[in-house]
Amino acid sequence: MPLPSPPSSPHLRPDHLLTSLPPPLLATMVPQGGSSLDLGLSLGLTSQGSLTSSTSSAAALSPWAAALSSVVGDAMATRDAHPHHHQHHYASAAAASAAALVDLDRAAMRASTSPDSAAALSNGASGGDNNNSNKRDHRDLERTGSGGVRSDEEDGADGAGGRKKLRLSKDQAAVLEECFKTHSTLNPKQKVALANRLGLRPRQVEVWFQNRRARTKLKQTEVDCEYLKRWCERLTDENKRLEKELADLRALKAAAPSPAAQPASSSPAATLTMCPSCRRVAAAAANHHQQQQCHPKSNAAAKNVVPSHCQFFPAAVDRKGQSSWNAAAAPPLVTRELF
DNA sequence: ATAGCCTGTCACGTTACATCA
DNA sequence: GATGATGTAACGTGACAGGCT
Repeated sequence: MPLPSPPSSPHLRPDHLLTSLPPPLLATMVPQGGSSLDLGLSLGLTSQGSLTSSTSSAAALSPWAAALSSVVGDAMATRDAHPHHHQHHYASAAAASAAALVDLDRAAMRASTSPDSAAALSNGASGGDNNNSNKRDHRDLERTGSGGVRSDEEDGADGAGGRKKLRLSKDQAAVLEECFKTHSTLNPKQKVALANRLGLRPRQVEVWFQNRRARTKLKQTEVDCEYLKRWCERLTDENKRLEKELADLRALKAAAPSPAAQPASSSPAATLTMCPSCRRVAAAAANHHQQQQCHPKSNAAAKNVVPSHCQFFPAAVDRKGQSSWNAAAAPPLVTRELF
């Protein structure tokens, strides 16, 4: 029996790990109705791609909209259903609601106090008539943090040397978390609006989301590795059991007289039966009884119980539409809903 | 139509700082 | 108070996609 290859390295990239999983296992690891992040991770798709957009429902949108409504209003929320990678489409898509867009930009600009914010705003929302060198300058400014980390520090940190580390307040972290639950990525407008609401620079919000995604991915990798580890252990145990079963059968066959000496019907080998669904071989004279032992039917209580030896083949179980691997025989070893 | 450049954003790895035991 | 572990904000880098010329 081939065993699944465990992760070869603790640094295995999660997307590789997940895409290498058997689909049934993958399915069990992805909670129904999971967040867009979960989908993005488990399907090996980029979390900022169209998937997120396509899976964004109005229900999923509302928390995000609520989180930002204090700054930008409802017009914002409508467009926030789309991830940032389609930011360039917003200008055209939102052309009809240009007034709302202007309102948003004005709102963001009003609250914007740092040059970075202004740069981000102009870069994100303007019609692209900016000077390229200016764009680059703003980008460099934001990247290097020369106008950033220390620019908004009022604690008297000197400008030379080490970076001053900001500690987000609980409220700030809570809002960021709330937004992250809805969308793990931000488009420029969302970023600016959120930054304004929290009194942070857009770059800080951007960094927070990047780090948050990284933490999520790391955590998920740990969960996945643990899951696979236990799965592998189970398969190893099952393999041992099957090997023992095979040895028993061989011993049984060796102990039997030659077929020429006895009729085939009375040969011990002829009494061997195989469970049709799980293909488990059993030396039993009454195969009906054996089969019922394997898969008790007409037992309402046990209708959804998966035989223990079938736990490792969730695909076969799922196809029957009866019991899921998660729900019945093998509850999730490690939940993916850690946060 | 196509190539090259620019820009924005991402993931990933790393660093530096704050906090805590 | 010093110290190591841990968490995380911030940074550097390369890759990618989309727009523009």
